[in-house]
Amino acid sequence: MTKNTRRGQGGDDALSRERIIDAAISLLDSSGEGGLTFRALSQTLATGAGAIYWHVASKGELLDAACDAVVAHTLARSAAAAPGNTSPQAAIRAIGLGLFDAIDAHPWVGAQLARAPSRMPMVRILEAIGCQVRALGVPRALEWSGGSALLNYILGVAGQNAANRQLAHEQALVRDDFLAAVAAQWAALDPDAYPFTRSIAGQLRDHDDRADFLAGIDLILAGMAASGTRTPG
Amino acid sequence: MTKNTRRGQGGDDALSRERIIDAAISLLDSSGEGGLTFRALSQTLATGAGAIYWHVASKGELLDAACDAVVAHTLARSAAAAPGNTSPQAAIRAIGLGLFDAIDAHPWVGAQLARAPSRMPMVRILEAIGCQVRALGVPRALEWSGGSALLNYILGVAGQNAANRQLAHEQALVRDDFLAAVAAQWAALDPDAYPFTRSIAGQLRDHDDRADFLAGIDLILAGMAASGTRTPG
DNA sequence: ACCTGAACACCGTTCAAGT
DNA sequence: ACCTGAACACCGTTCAAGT
Repeated sequence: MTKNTRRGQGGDDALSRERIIDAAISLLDSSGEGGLTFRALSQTLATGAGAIYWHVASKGELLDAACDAVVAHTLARSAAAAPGNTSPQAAIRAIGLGLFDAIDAHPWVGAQLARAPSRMPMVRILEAIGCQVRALGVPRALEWSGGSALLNYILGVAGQNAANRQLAHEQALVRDDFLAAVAAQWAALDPDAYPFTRSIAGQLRDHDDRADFLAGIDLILAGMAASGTRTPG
Repeated sequence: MTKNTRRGQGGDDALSRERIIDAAISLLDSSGEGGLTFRALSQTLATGAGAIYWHVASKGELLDAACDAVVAHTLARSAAAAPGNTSPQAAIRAIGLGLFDAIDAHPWVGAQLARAPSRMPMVRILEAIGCQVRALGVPRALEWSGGSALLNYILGVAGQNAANRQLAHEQALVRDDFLAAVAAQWAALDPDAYPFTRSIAGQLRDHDDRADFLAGIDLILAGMAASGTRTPG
């Protein structure tokens, strides 16, 4: 720990991988995905671009590390909040909801998860969900397909939510106004070509994102329960 | 139709929105997302960058249009292939599988769908699935949550599949070698922290993407059937 | 070992100028 | 109306040079 070289007058403001990741997260939260730039990062950290490359291999690695920090923290909170007697189903809901809220707060995490399969953040999520699916005690085949279904569903919602946030942000609209605008677009579609979409345009306004998200998880869990107990031909 | 000004010697090689979109699709298919560049596009079309902007507002719009062309074509094929007596469940499977295969062939479509909620390509998918869900005759609330779940699940798989293709392509690996590399990574994880992921690393190699995808859809459909017939407290 | 900052090879987009 | 292509304002990344 001889790192603290005390540049400047403030104390330990030496550059480190951790400080860079923290600054990246702040930048991403405040300015969106387009806001993360080595130039902006250099300015925030009062250093040169090359200094950042000493600690971090590329922008992709930095994004991945920032995403992983948020995901790890989120999953740790979900795990810590669960009492010992929590059912696997409830634990799965809690994991999903934790990720949902985290992505709501950091939309860029949703986008990044869609880009980084098989990398650390995804492995953490797979592990958290997989353990609970295993605790359900379903057959092996169902363990795999059920776990995959839950994971892909969560990632799908995450991505869509993140993209919606991004779009709303770009158009400088709050959630309600954004949804109202989309609902208006849908309502104006050709009734012959888009009967379904037109008919549900109204429901878009008052729906509850979190409740719908949980409903989807419950559907998959219900499907697993039905498939696990009863084997169709 | 006085458009055919016959520049060059070949005939109707006049620039048009359609020709630009076709060229963009070719470029995306052959060189991935990074391959779509206004400079590359200009060269392919033997024109200047400014000429493209006359027909297309921005790169984002071009990507959206390219994605929409693929999605529209895919859904039309799924619809045309279904005989009149197809059950809604089978129709939903066919729609999903059609999209799955299309994204397998054009990975950038998966990535683009994750970015373009509420835009045309997504509306097409929503409509196709929604109509079939409605044909199932489930209660209104289930129609919404079931349709959303199916849509988000499909988009989640699409995104992950696209990202995996992209990663494999970047590392210049074929599918089997890529999966083997991931499996090896997973098998090397800390057994205490990642028991589940380690234990399923082996299954990664021989699993069938399409079959797993369908299994997930069937789980959601099974969940809908269970929730629709039987109302829990 | 760690940092600086100019330089390089790109981008998407614009726009005066042409036909 | 449609096209040209140089120019602008950016990027991520590298690297000789410093401490």
